[in-house]
Amino acid sequence: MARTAHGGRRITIAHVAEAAGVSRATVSRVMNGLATVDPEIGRRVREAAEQLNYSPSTVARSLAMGRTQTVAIVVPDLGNPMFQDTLRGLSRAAARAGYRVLVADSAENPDEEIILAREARRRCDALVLVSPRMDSAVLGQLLPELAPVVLVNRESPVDGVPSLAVDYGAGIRAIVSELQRLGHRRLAYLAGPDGSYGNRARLDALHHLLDAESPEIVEVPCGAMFEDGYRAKDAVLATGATAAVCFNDLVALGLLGALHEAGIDVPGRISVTGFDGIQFARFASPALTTASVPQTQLGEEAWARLWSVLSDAEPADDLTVTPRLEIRASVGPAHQVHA
Amino acid sequence: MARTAHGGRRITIAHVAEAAGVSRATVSRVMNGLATVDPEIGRRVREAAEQLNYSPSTVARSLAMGRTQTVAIVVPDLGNPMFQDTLRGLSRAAARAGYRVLVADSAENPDEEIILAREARRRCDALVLVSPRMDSAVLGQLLPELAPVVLVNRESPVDGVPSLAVDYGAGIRAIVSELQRLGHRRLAYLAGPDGSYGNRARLDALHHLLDAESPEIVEVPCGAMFEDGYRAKDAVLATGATAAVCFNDLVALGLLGALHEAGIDVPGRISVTGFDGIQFARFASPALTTASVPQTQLGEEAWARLWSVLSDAEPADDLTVTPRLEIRASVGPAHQVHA
DNA sequence: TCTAGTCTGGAAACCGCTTTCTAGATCCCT
DNA sequence: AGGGATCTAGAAAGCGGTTTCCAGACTAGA
Repeated sequence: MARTAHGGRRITIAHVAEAAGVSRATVSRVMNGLATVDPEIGRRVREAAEQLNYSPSTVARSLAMGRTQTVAIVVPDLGNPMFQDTLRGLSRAAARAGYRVLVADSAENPDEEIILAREARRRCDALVLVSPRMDSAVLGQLLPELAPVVLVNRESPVDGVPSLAVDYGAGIRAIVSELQRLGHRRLAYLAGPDGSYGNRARLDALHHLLDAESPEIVEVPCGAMFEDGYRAKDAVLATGATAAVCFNDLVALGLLGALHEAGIDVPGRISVTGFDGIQFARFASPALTTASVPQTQLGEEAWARLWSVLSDAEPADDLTVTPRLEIRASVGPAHQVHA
Repeated sequence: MARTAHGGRRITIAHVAEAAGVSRATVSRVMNGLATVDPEIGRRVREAAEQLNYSPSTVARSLAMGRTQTVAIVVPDLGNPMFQDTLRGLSRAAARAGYRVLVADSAENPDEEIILAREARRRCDALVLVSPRMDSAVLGQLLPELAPVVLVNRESPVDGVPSLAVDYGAGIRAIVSELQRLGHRRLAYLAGPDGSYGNRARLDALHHLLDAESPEIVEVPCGAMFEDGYRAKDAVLATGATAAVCFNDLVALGLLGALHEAGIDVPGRISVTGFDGIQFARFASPALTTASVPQTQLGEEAWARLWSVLSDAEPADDLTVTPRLEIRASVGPAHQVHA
């Protein structure tokens, strides 16, 4: 807790009250601009506060008022650009309302995630849970005790929990349709982590391409990181596909790097697409075609949901954002395969 | 604040005390594993707590004990990969000690920064200030009232404030020396933002290259973001330099993108170097040569400094980390300029 | 058996603020 | 001028824990 610079005890409301010759209640009123206090007294109090360099203890305030003006966010990995953007959106939106944000990083560990969520929630007024990795049954159990909570990038197994989803299917369909237009007949899908909700959604979409003209899909196990994409190069080439649809931008950039090193022309020999629309996709060489998810907006929307609960307002509807296809230089007409 | 799921009042220590037929003091002792409490009573208390699904209020606890088990970090921009890494390092290190992290994003605004720092500090036990943008006089005034505080990526104008610095000079010298080795005689320096401490440090190093053989430096005003590097392409080419030394990796990646689009060979026609060693540098095409700053480690070290103050331990020494030169494909022998 | 010493657990003060309740002062209208 | 309505500011009761202090029980030694 804050002490004065000189190691003295913290200046409390009582000191100010004494200095101004009024009661603590009055100081509190003045500090909160509450009720009508005699202007002269108000002046005296403000002066005393200024003089003593008083600033009220947020902790005591929180205890007395029963709210902390703080919300928590739990993410699986602070190192992931996606979550960073969500955090940024949330943080800035919350700041505008005078709220602060507590972060917790579960390091992709589902057990840790449960503990952190509980723990973080207890310190705060509300919680944002981003892409929780825990399984559905556990999540369903946990959510009620965490309320108010909003879920980002995952469906809620129970009712009454606002959630913000991404329409991965739509993103994938947009990508495939563009590749199809360019004449690609055989696509490699670089799959994400096995348990991942997002990966499942993408696979579902790929397996349900209705069009009879739809390209053939070859699944290549991969992962979610740079390194995974980088290492997948040979497996991708071995499929004979003319385009690689990657689980996300990180994987795509990794693949791009490996292809570049191997001197393989993109998109001449093979087209590459990502997913997420991270900042870096635009500046890759060649610039990466991707389905862009407005992650920052997701953070802002998460705040909006929390705020409406915190202020007893009408709860905003659930939102499913549709990724926007960003066509860039990493895709081109299908290369003729010499069978 | 947490309520029970059913909208009832929060379960407090008093409820548990009553249920177990003991005093609140005893419950507190049991919950904290304190002193010697009769095992039978301990069992009863734990059972009651379990039964009622009791969890102590962190806020009340903080008020009573005078510490929040929370530290704050103020960064200029949560969107910047450098700060993200620092945050991540701090967060994970703090978590190991049971501490949580509050984040605040000043949006590069020095005035906002001051307010945020004060505000964040009051809610927490300590503060990390990363790359503060405020000017030195203001910083000097502010620091004492923020203590315990540690400064990352900036020197303290006052004594007694632990700070973690990056030896930008050494990084720049390593880069230049490598370029010199490759025969470059004329380098363009894509400068960072004007007020930036980091930019000043880099410039100082560039202007004090002792070696008589040192290459000539041409300064190109630029900035700190992708876009800045992207836009600087023509200005860089106009200098006739055979290598571009960029303020940071973002700028370098932007420049790389623009050069790639223009069909200009890197490093054949011009070499490009970055600074910072962000994750993406490795996977750019061509992979970016950079002076890598272990930002995550900086976050961890910041925690170590805070912790030693919080636990009254011997304060750790200030640390200056030296960037490690990562030589990658974006640099090569100097291209012969036809004067 | 009596007394000094040790333990256990409860009562109560405390952390620093908010907010209800209330007494007294002020105001207004008849 | 009198009496109710209105307003101001203080006293005190929380908020939910921790911790000091102390009384009573129990142990042990002479």
